[in-house]
Amino acid sequence: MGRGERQSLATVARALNVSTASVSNAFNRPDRVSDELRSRVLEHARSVGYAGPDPAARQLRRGRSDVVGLVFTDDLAFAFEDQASVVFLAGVAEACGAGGRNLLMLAAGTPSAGSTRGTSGGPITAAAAVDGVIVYSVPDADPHLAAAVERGLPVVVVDQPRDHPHADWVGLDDRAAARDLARHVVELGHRRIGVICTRLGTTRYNGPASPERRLSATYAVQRERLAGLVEGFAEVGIGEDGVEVEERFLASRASGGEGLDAILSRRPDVTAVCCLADVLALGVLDAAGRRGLRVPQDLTVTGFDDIPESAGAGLTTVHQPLGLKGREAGRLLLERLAEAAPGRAVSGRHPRRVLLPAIIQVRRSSGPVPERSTS
Amino acid sequence: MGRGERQSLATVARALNVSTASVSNAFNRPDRVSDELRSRVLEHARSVGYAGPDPAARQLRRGRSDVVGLVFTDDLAFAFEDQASVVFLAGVAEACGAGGRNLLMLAAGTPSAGSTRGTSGGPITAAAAVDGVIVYSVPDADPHLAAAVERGLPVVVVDQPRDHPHADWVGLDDRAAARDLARHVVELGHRRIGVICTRLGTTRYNGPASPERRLSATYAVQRERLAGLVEGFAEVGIGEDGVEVEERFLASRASGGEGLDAILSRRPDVTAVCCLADVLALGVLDAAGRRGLRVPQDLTVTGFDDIPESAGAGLTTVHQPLGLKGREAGRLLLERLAEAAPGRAVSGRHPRRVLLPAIIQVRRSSGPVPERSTS
DNA sequence: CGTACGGGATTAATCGATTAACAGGAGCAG
DNA sequence: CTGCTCCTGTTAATCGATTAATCCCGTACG
Repeated sequence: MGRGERQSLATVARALNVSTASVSNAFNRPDRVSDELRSRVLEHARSVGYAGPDPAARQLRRGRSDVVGLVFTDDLAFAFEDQASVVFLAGVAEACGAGGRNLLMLAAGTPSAGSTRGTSGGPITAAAAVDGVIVYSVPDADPHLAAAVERGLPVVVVDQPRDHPHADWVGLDDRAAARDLARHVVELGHRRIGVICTRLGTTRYNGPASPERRLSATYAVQRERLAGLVEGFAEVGIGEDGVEVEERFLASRASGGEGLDAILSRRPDVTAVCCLADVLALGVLDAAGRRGLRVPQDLTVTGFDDIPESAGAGLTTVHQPLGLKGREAGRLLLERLAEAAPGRAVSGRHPRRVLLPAIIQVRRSSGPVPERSTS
Repeated sequence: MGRGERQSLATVARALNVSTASVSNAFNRPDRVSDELRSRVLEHARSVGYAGPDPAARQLRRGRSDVVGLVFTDDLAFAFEDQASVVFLAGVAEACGAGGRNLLMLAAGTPSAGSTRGTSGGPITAAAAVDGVIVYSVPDADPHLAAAVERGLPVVVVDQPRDHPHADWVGLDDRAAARDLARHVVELGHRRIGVICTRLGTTRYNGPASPERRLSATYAVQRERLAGLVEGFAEVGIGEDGVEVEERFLASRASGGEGLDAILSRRPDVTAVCCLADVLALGVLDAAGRRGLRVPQDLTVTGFDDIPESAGAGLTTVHQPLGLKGREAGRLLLERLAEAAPGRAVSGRHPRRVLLPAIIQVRRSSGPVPERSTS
């Protein structure tokens, strides 16, 4: 095999004394060239070590890359800490794969870092060679989302922010779901309730979340879920400040445990802890075990998301179709890509919104308030 | 904001009566243009809706994309079924992110499908705009691996195949680790042992794996692990056909359960089941519970990989540093990219091999052979 | 006063393909 | 024999940037 210098379509064409067009066709549209020429091209290409059209050049010329970008808020390592993202991701992957698109992971990096990205400067979506973007659960005024829209790319937002005027959206009615959950908890008789949520703002903060902070949260999903809980609690007369809310920057089991500690230290009498993400709840379960608290006899624990692990743990939670969420996001984007292809103006279309069902899933981690604790 | 037609460097340059070079510099090397010109360019760009240099064009011209490809054998949905891949992936993501590279997920699709990819024809690595590729656990003569090497891309192979002449490698001594595990099991007194492994060939097959089939397996890791087990068993006189091996195409909990059923139906007297992947073992644990078998009193169960879930499940297994594996793979590739950059001939270098430690981790799923069962 | 220097901008060559439009010739119907 | 269509293949315009090599010109220095 005599390779050597870089090969290109042109090199091959010259060597065979044919036009580059023919070589290109030999690779891309077998029906456009004679079998004889085609195999001559292919054979020669192989012999000189030419592996086919350069992807970058093809991309430039064609005006598309067949790649879909998937934007995460955090470093990817964090994204995979929570099974919710993983299952979602699998769904996206499935949809994209079926549509012949590859997936480019775009990690925005942990926001607290100040700049948007460790290395380069601008938003991660500005310089990525993608045909469209799925934005997963980012804060309200996310620069990466903005950049993608600014570039005129088709964009699908998942979960949050909830109302971007130029992007499709898929998510759930977090508020209603949270309200249902709250009702379930109060129906069990609980009145002294703790709540653990994930970050409400982009700066690294762990600690109690005041009512004001809850309202001004930059993360729509947590904001809504909190609001829903508060509404539900209010129905039985629990005031907004009666609810002890602890905020954790990272969504992880460890955070859950820390959250429980924090809440119990401030309000040792709580009989139920509602976590606004299953990972947190699982961490609470661990921590409760270590403290010798029995669930649900001594403490009721609830989650949100219903990740695969939760079933085994017997966690009462809000079920949402995570895989489907990914698939829907993929589908939405692929449809946009399809309608953009013909060249017609993309502008006119209204953003679409897919509302996924979320139903409360009662398992053994929630139970009636302990007798002696009833106020 | 008057956008309209597609904008380009040239458009902007013309509008401002400056050269394209200056516009390019305004975006890429602020120090190369006066502040005044730079802000003029940026402002005008914004006003006409030009979002910066086209990624494809930049890629073509620069000759690199700053994207690393990650090749999986299966559909991504399957890849995420096994936490082992997820943790590995997180490691890769971490390394790449730190190096300023994005990650392109390349799913080869389930091999059984016949063709290499559902939609398009060729290997997935042939047309991807990447600077290098990490190939995760693919069969011996994988076309996607071959294509990447053929293109002259830097390639890092993870796990399998074990000895590609033109690719770096990171993995473990699966055989030795498996041998250790076998010793542990026989030391507990077990002599009638079942084994559940994942696919040995690329065609969809579920069922017993004969000794010949084990040897001719296309998947090096399973082959090695099986060989290691057999060696370990042989030390106490258990013959190769004395070991009941059940093969499952998919690595999932469900497969584990089915595997247990199959083994017990053929050899109801086994006292231990060794699974060649933790997911399988977790499935066996589930299934054993449903059958009313106590672990380890009635049945010893072992795994391989030590995924996060296994600790909680008390699974005896072989621990391997999954996250580190990903990070090492990333590091190796980034190093190759760095040394390729200066333009010097990449050819000369020998492939590097990183051997990761794998140590047996004994937990409560393995115990002495039941009294009454001792042969 | 002549000139070497250097910041700031430009010129122009290239990166590697895709594809619409077109040309030449074979085969066939009228 | 003319006119068409079908098949192959070619011409040539483009896609949108990057960057080495230059050029211009005001300045500081000998």
